[in-house]
Amino acid sequence: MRSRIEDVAAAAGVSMKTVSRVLNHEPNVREETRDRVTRAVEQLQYKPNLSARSLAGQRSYVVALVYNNPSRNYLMEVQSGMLEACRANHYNLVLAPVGCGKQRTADDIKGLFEYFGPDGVVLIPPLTDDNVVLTYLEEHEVPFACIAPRNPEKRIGVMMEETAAVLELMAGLIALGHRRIGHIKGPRTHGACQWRYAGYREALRKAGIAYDTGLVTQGEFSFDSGISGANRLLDLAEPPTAIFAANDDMAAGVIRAAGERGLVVPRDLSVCGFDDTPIARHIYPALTTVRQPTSEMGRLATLELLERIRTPGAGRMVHVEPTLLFRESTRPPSGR
Amino acid sequence: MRSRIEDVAAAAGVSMKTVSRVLNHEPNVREETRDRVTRAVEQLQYKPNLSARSLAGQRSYVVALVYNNPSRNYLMEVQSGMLEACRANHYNLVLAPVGCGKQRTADDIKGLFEYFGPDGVVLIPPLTDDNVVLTYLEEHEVPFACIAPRNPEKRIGVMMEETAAVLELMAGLIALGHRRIGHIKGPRTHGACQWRYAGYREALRKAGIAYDTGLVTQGEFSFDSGISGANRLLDLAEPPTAIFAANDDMAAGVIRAAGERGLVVPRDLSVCGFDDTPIARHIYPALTTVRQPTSEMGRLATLELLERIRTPGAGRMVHVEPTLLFRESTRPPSGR
DNA sequence: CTGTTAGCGCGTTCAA
DNA sequence: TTGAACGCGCTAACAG
Repeated sequence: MRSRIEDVAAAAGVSMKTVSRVLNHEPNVREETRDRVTRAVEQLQYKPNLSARSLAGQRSYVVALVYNNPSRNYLMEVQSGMLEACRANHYNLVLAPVGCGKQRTADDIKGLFEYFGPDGVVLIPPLTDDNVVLTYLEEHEVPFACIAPRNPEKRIGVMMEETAAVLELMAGLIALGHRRIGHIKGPRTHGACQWRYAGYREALRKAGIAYDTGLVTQGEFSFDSGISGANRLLDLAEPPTAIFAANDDMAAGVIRAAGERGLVVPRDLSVCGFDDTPIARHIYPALTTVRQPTSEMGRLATLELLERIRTPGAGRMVHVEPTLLFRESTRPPSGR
Repeated sequence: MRSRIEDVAAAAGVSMKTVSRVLNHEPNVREETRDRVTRAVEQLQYKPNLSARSLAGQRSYVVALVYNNPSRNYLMEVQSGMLEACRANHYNLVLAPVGCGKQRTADDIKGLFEYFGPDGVVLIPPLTDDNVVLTYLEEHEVPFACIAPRNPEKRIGVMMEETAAVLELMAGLIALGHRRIGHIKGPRTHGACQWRYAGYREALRKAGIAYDTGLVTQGEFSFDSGISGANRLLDLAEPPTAIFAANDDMAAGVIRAAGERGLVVPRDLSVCGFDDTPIARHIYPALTTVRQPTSEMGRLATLELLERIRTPGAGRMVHVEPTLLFRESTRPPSGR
């Protein structure tokens, strides 16, 4: 039979409450008493019962990862980072996919709280900027942390300087001699894409290259939208010599589209992506891209969330660094 | 404030116990009483408290997905299927990564039960065939379901006729005219790879092609191991005209290795993979491969597990169908 | 600094 | 077919 807190109390010669205090790192316990309890806990291999703890303590010890429709890779990475942080803090992770559309979103988020009653949630793009979700959380005063939100100054969580990263990426392209650089944007609902687009424009401005609306087209993060975006750009009278896609999947689509037109990357066209997902390395030519420490971001966001859960108002927006990876898909323009 | 079972009882004019019976679909409740309770539940928007329920009922309403080191894609798919089944049955899903090595595995699995006390677990390859885990589960009489185990007849869960699928895939290759077909095996610990290898050999036998040990090499499911495996095969005095890799990542590696040697796929070399992960479609040329309904397999395995949790001895091994996808990476041999 | 008492919300036993 | 009383294992409020 499993040992209970009562057994530990008996073994240590103290009351249940004192054991509870030690386990929860509460103050007001003499050092020596604390030691005695700790030893008893180890001797009896005592593990607290989660359900009893939640029931009595009015907390679930659950944090939820709320998501909508991110790339599976991104989700997996964030999740594994969160899992790490949760385990380290004796929290449980619940996955909370929410449906699309305002009503479905509202229903699902409501269901999440009715059923699991998480102590807090982590939001990832594109849901980080979803008003239905944000409103619910704020009204119900639920602690939450965001990854890559559109308005970082109002939130806690994690962000990366995406604009700066793109600026550097674009500077690399420009240094290679490219002046007609196309851009395939990510979904409009995805806050971070604004930062990537901003970096694109800013880089052109800095280099004194005029912004050409025709060189920018809307994508939706999928491989197929990369193909169609590339086709639109390459159909131009004066096509770009380089294309920066807002994520790797679309960049892979660009490479495919180029190939189907008989263009060889990078000889005839340079291509950049964003995220450094596995495909970036597996595709030929390997993609020049920007690595986000996605898993680490999940971990850090969770840590900030737990801070806020423990003490209201605590927690902040932490920053992580991008890594630029110049690989095979970029080269000076051929000057065809 | 949230309504409790007591409120529902009052509203319906019955005792708590009767409400409990209705909620848990227990027998011995008059139809009319049941209706009254159901209506009260809806009116009060009553949701049972998970912690209280677990505490009193001595069950966690948790199933764990126990895994070791599968490809992230595979894991994600299984997970999403399991999540679906869990939600539909008011169960909670806990992710339980376990470390490598006998000791770590044992510790982690022990920790999982001490902490979460799941009512059952689902095992995925390569952990489905891990003796440390299996022994623990059997000794502690924990219900578990397996995905693609080596000994399906002894387990409940889900499997696919992998051998048959490979047989068909190979038959396709042979029909194209290939007679020297290489194979890059998956990790030895991965039970399913035995089935794939068996299919490879059986197909050759059926076609009257002599088995050549030199044409089979060991891989480990990674892109890089696909590259090195391909290099070993292509270095042969009489290299293969087609290579069947035991998964898509390795097949992608084969395409890369071929490219680096100046071979064009499929003109100079045909390539097949297994799994139909996203890369199969995104790579050029698109991979001929076998699709596993991975997410569905996760869902079905969970359903069987829940059966067994409810009634000991229940649950069975269900079968799902593979889908063959002949795409761009296969073609008749050129006869260089 | 420590202990006592009273629930948290539900399932279960046993009697009616 | 139904209900009353007890207890799951823990934390919170208060008393010492």
